[in-house]
Amino acid sequence: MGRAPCCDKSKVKKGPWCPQEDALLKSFVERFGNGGNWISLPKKAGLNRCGKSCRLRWLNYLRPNIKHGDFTQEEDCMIYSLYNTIGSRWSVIAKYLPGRTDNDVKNYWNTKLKKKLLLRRCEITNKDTINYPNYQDQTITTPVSPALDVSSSLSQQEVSSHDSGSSGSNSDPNSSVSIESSVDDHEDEFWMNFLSGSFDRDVVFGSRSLLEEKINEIALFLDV
DNA sequence: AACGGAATCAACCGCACGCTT
DNA sequence: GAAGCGTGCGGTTGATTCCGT
Repeated sequence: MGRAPCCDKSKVKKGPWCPQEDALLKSFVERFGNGGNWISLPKKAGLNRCGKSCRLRWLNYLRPNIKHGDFTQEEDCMIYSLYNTIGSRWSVIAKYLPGRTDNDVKNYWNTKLKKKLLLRRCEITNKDTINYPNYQDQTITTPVSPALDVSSSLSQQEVSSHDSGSSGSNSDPNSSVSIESSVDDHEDEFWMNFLSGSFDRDVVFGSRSLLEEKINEIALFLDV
């Protein structure tokens, strides 16, 4: 026997929230909080929604100080580093990104960051040497730090699809290619350094080496 | 302009955990 | 200690938007 559902799914509304529902939920939670009980909140607030749905809507969208839109490079770096340290514990990762929700971070990782990183990594690992136009025509050899390796968690399909996307018609993984720069010089330099494990953390995160500090805090917290 | 595939993201689902009784 | 319940979380889905042909 499974546990009883939290509400009668056939009687509550599902799908996207309308502005009226948002307003109802927002004003209720701002006035009374959730009363320590999300399950009973919809009834009290006059909403025909599941309590879990209300909670999610509040946390991910209506809560004050929620940040929407593009992630910064520092946030990218933080997510990636934390993911390497603690894995897909999105709620923990989100705690270190003010204004971001676990859902946001998870979506961002799954849809953009994972691909972005994989693309970069494929560009580097599939070639022994790379000619980067943005590096004054220097030929750069880039070892990839095992600690920063996330490719093992990705499917072969993802690897191959992104590889073909990044390399265009080039089918020889050992060939040396010149990668066309689709990003600005700073970002290119950042990712090169980051993926090679040789980025200057003080430069990226500030003089207090914020990344190290945060990872240590998390490690202590999780007792690893 | 129309279509189809890809990308995005809000929302749902089910499970695990912790608290209360 | 067991059962019931609410909450929090990560994985997944599906509607919508974007973009290339």
